[in-house]
Amino acid sequence: MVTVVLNDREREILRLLVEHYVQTAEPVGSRVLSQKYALGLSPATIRNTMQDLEERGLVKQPHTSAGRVPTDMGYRVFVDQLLKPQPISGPEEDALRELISAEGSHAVEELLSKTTSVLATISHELGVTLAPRFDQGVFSNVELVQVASNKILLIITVKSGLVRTLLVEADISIEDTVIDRTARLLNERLAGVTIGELQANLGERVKDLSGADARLIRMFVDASDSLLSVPAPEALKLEGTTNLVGKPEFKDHAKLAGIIQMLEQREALVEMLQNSDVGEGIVITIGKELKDTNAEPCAMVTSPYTAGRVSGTIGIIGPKRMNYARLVTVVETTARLLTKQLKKMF
Amino acid sequence: MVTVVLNDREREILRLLVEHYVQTAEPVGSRVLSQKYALGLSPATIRNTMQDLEERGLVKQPHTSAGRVPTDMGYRVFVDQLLKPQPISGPEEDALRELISAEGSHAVEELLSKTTSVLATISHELGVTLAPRFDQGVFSNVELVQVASNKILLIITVKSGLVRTLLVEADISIEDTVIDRTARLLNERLAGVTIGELQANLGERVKDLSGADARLIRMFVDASDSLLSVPAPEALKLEGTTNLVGKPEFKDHAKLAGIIQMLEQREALVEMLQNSDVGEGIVITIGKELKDTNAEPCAMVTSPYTAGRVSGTIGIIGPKRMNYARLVTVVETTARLLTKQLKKMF
DNA sequence: TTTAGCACTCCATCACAGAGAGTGCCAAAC
DNA sequence: GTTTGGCACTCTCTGTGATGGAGTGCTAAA
Repeated sequence: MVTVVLNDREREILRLLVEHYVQTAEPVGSRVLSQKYALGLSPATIRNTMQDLEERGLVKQPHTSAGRVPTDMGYRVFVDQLLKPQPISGPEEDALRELISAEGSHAVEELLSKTTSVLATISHELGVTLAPRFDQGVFSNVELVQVASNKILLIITVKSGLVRTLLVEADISIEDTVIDRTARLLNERLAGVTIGELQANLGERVKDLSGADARLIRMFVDASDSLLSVPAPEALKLEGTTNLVGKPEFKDHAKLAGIIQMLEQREALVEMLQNSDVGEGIVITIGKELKDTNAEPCAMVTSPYTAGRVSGTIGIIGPKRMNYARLVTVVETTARLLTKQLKKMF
Repeated sequence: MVTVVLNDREREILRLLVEHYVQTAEPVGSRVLSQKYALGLSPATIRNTMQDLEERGLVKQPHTSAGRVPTDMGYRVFVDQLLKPQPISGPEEDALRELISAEGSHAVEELLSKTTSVLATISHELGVTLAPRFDQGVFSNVELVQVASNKILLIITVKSGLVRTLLVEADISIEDTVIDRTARLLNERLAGVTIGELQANLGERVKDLSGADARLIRMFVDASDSLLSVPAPEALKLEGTTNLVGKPEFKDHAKLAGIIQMLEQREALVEMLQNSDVGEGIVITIGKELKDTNAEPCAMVTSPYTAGRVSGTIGIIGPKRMNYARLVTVVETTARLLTKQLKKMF
């Protein structure tokens, strides 16, 4: 976090400038600020302050003789120091609650899908959700089900109730009783361990399980890699891309192409979301902070949510020029409602 | 299929015009055709023929005094009557085979993902695959596994080895023995039925199963809807969107935005792919034929592939101005190799 | 039936001018 | 010392011709 100290006037002007620019998408001149907002200051005075702000790198001119536009750092200071979260209206929150807690979401998966699209709809930005990170959870149990002569379905459950499955192929078929016994032995051995620990040294933990089928154990260990780590394509949900294409910042062909590329590289997006996770509370990440060239014209507002002991991330992505005051509340409220709903489900 | 009868000269000119336009993306004039390709005809003669072609609606001028560009119908006639599939080179086919049959694709899911990206890479267009249509398969068996006190995992397998799972929540917990008995009874009752038939009248078929748990049956019937119909988001894979953004036809902001919308509406895409399925062989669908405003500037080359008794669709989507001769072979070969690999896996 | 010739149309590019918006700075006012 | 009015300056944006070039359609001759 950058520490920029501003006097009252500078703060006020920066605040109004950002807010006005967010609305209009046009560089903001001294005249507008002086007239539209009753500052009691002449344009000339405002111009002086604007020069100061520019010297500190908080605003810039697209070209000489244009108004000012916030820089990344300007947005940063705005959200860190000047942002007044805009309370969500009562009816709006009710609608949100209703959508999220609506009947029919009988699976986490589905609830997340719904939440993503709700987020996109009310934010008018791109809604994103990342499924809970499995590795924070505590192992509950594993089931091995033979679904065909040479196919075994692995089912791993964690304490909070999350389930993950993987279909593996065996070269040979194995007797049911052997499968059952092996599963039982695995469950005994792994009880109470966190998934993160399992990822680290699963092979070590199960190598001397007497009475278990070695091939099955081997299979389980091999599969656990893809089963325990977060698999990007499924874990990440996106909704509302179309909300972005209309925004003036994406009139530019190259920027729009960048967005498309960004959306295609899902691993990078997952990483972006995970990077934003600092434990709790809303996080705003702006432009270059996203560490992705394609995402440079964007900003992201995220919040963690929890499902029992594990947690995931939801948020929105839009142009830097977004209504932070409103979106912070929207994302926060959504995360809160989602957590509540998940708690109810388990 | 439109029946357009052309004389030799008209065919030749249309063919060259399409081929040249596909390469250059610029309207084709009579001069170029006369000089570049040894037709032994003067530009004036070619102009006359071009006028004829225009009257028949096969080519058009973007504006007076520009060269000609194929119309949708022009492309249609080209692919129906004039297309000479370009054989894929030996090394290229080898590379393709190697990629598809490479070690590590131990699940259908994964193999399809890989195939999609391979298609995108070698075609330089958007690669798409649609998972096998579950409803053509024959029911093999169902397993009910209690993974937590109030959660039951449904596992349905079809004869060709495809597996689908769904987690459902029970309000109350049910005894293991009851679950096992119910599963056994369901399996007896449903043996040999196709999934399509199940979708139609599952409730009817299982309503009088004596000895089974009514709540479980109820749950099974409720879940089957989402379990048996093809769930769009998972069944459809897309890869290579970035291949499209560079193409000259998508320089236009509106067109590019249309593409993004098209990609977002996955159900529409699934439908487009399914519509193209006429049983067997390569299908080329052009522009308006895709029945989607956003997809209007595009064309699609698809082929079915089979996995045991069920079949799915793979293909590529790109601008209408694409190299059909090459892509037809690419898609066909890929489908063939994929089918072969799937056969090997079962 | 083919082709050469020619008038015509339309696009693309460029230069240029004028209006408008907004700045920076200076000197005067508070 | 701070604020403000005035003013010159800069840069963008828009519209207007002018020009060159590509390609056509048509006609008349080969």
